[in-house]
Amino acid sequence: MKFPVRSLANVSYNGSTGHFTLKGKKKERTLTVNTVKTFAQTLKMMALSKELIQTDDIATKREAYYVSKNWAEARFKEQPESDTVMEDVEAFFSVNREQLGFVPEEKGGDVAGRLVVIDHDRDTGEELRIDCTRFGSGAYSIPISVEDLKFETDAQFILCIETAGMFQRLVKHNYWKKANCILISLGGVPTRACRRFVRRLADSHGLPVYVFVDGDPYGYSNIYRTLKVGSGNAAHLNEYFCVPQAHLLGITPQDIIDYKLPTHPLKDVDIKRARDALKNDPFIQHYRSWQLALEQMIKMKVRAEQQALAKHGLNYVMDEYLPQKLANVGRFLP
DNA sequence: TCGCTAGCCACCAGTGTAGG
DNA sequence: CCTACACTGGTGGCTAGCGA
Repeated sequence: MKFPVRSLANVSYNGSTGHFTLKGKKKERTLTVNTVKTFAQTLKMMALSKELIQTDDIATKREAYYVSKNWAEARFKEQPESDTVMEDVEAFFSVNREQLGFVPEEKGGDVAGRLVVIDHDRDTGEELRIDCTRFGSGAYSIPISVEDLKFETDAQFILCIETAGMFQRLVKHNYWKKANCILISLGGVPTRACRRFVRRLADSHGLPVYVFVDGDPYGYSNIYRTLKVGSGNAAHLNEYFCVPQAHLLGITPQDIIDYKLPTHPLKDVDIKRARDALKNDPFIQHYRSWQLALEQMIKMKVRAEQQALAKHGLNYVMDEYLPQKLANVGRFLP
């Protein structure tokens, strides 16, 4: 069995399509004394997938792991083991995990704002219109599979927010009403469903996507990068799970200076992450402005969280920061 | 000897629970 | 009531040891 190698080293960034693509390196899983267990697990995982599809059922990653407990010697010890095998199967067939009948447990991705999501009732097929302006202080939760959803909106743009805290703040004060936008909470690294949701929504109405993350290397090179161009690890399906039209609103290293934000010193791991991104990340290497931003951050030796804007008052972010930034969309980092 | 892989580790964001 | 931990999702890197 041959699988595409899924790592940053085996992807290239294509400026015109806007996402990572595989370079074609393969790894091989053969049947030998040492690999017999993994080999068997891979086959069993495929069999489980087949069964799920035939019975139109699904299993969470955790459930699939427990199913393996019946596989005698081929059982998995820890869930991460079954996860990696599952991803191998996924890459092998060049389909996404959900199509194989494997789903993540509900997690991440809240939506609020001027948007109507059109879903269907599973039993009756009846059309369900979900109005994201009518959740009060709550929000609509992005489902596991977003492929069949349709959208109606007159919003001007989509604003993706890294932390739930900042999202809550903007929702509570109805920021989406003031700015006529759709707010989406990423909750750390965005899940695949979340990325796909943003992508389909943006494509269907030609909306620009702005991303608001913490001002640290992790926020840039993991969270933002993963949303925009996909990841090395899921390189076989980045074409669908990415948002090429995304741009970084903040917090940029320059913002820390311009807005006199309180900062924390960069930890060693932050510096390491930044240097690593400069050295190995094809996306960063493609954009000079990103390299400059990361180098500037390393030089400044500080990082700033989204919450740092609270220094100027709790509502400063809504009244000053976001309007000022949105007035200069052209200056956003790519 | 070299290169690859499996298995382990690190990191982050968020949530829920157990215990002091 | 707060802290610590375990678990979910995600990302990467390191390295011993095996096969070619």
